[in-house]
Amino acid sequence: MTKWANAVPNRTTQQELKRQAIIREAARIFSRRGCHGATLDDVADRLGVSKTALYRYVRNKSDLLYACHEEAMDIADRTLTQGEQSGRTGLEKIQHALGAYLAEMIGELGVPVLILEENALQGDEAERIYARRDEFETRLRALVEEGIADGSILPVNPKMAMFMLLGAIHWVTKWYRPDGSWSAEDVSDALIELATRSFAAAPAPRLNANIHNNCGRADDAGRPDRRGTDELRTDSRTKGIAADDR
Amino acid sequence: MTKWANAVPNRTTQQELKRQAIIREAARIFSRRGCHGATLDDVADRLGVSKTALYRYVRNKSDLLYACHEEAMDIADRTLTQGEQSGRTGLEKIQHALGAYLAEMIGELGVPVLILEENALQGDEAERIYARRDEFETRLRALVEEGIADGSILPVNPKMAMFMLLGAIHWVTKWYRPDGSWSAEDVSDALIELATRSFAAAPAPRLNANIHNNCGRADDAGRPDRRGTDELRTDSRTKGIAADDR
DNA sequence: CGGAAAACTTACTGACGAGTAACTTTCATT
DNA sequence: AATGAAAGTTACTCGTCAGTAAGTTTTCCG
Repeated sequence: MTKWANAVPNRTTQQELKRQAIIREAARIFSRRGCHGATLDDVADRLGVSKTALYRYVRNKSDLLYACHEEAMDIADRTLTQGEQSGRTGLEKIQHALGAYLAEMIGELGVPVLILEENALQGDEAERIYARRDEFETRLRALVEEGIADGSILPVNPKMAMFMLLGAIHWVTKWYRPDGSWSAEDVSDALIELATRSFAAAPAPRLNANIHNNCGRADDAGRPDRRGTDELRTDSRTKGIAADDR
Repeated sequence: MTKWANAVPNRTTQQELKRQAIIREAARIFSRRGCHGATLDDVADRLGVSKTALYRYVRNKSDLLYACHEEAMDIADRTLTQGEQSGRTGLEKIQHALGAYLAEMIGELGVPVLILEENALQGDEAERIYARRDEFETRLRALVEEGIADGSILPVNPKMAMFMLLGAIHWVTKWYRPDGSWSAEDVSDALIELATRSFAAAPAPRLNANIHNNCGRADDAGRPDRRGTDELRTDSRTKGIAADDR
């Protein structure tokens, strides 16, 4: 029965893989061009198929958008749980959770989330996503409060602190490009260390992440070319490392 | 000649006022719904006129989008210059500049900027805006470097620090609503104090902004209603103060 | 093989929204 | 009051893109 020693996935897993690929690609495009600015033809082109092919894996555009959000929330919930369990203080838990969240979001297989355009999701789907997001934010705020209680975090307005962190993190999708010289982990480490220092009760006297140290600060003035159809801001031009081919 | 003792503005200034109103309203809607998700009918409705009326003041939709960006960059440049002149250390300059920028952006007459959807602007207009933004970011990075040099800011990757700040700031337009219990200045002060503490060489042992202190932390769990057509996340429901009427 | 389901394609339709044409109302000035 | 420009309206056109219909190729399995 099992041909090729199961090296080739069977049909149903292939279907699932294809659906995943659609979701990832769609998430990227939605988040760059905006949900309304992105067409299903764009997504299909990137995947090398025709638009109608997508409809075998996805009911319609809003179903796809919803799937992107669900996927992103899955990542958010999972990494948050990891953080809650691995850290010891509230501060550490936040750092672990959001570090993993960011790294995964911008990493190879991530679902670079979804700038929330109002009214892009509608009806029940919107309700479900908003409910999940609210729960996520509540848990995150609880970690801030835990940190304040255990003394690792300064007395701070938890909502404000949370919004600051989420802003800093989600903004990354606006400027980060994976083919730059910074890896997803580099960026994640540096950004989380920096952002959480803002409310650390005992802020470290120096920053340890690679990006804050071993990167020259001299030639940071260069700016990437934005003319390409899919260019997004990155350090590629500045560092002269990344290929300019996509 | 001058009737009504110039209490009523003449025609050309009225034109200019109307154009400004269009730009402000459009910026708000663009930034909420996304440029492609917003229709000119939406903008016109909010202003109580028909879509075609807008065309007397604006060449077309991309012209309007461009005007929004120019307006926002005007604010950014102006507040940055103020900051450069008023602060003493690099850190202070950044705090003054970005504090004023944020307060003005989300304040009554602000142009709540413009989530950059890729390819929303095109051609020369895109080039001009990108050039201005690049220059702004370069100046901001220079302030970070100045702060490192004068000892007010920790050695940090300036680009990373800048992106973190801009993310935290621009994200505000995603959750802030002016009719909540937090004023634009409250939010601005609290967020800037918090965010810049992340790289302060001598971070304060406590946060002084109102929001971090006099706001109870007990009932922060409530979430606003998102069903209304124009609802955006805010603390209105949580604090039970703001009107829910728009 | 053969045949049937799965996977995709090309060619369409229908809605929505930007922009225009042509007409009406408002208002300042003689 | 008369008139002409400014300000706005209603009713349209036309392109783009989501979604569908119908047909073609690929793949699995007896």
